[in-house]
Amino acid sequence: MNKSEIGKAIKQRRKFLRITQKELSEIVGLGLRSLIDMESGKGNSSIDQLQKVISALGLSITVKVKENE
Amino acid sequence: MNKSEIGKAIKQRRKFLRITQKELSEIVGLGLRSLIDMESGKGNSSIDQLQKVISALGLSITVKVKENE
DNA sequence: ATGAATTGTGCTTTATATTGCACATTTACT
DNA sequence: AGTAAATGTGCAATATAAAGCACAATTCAT
Repeated sequence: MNKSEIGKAIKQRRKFLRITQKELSEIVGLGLRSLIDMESGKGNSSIDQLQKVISALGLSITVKVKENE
Repeated sequence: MNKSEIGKAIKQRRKFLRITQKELSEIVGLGLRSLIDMESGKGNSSIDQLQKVISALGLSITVKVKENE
């Protein structure tokens, strides 16, 4: 998954949980602006930021050896 | 996986491929210092940095709904 | 259709990552 | 053990992300 796809996964999950960006940004303690950029794949957020959002949404991040496609 | 575990995965993979940190940093176009911090889980690198390293090592990053543990 | 909430953008300031350097420590080879 | 390569750390300069603001655009309910 690339940055943009990660953003989409976050957005999708957030919507599934029926949380607004503003709510999530407050829960996570992250600027609304940064969250918007993260979801749209525009910014270049830090791992810490990403982790906060991901864990708040009940998601997890995994690094593994790439499968052959 | 948290930041530190991701770093370990990177380090493990790099060693498996018998590449030095310096070599990898040059391949990826990333400062040696940053790579060291990334592997040891000390820094707080950006997604772009992380992605570069990960893809150079034939790894991939995935975000998915967290399993029940 | 319209009004309100939500999402998104340009700009600026502030906070923080990135980098290189010089040196310390650890690892690996003979 | 001795030496060279590899890995790691403190510090300073530079590059870039984070945040808030004001406003625009879109989405959503009534």
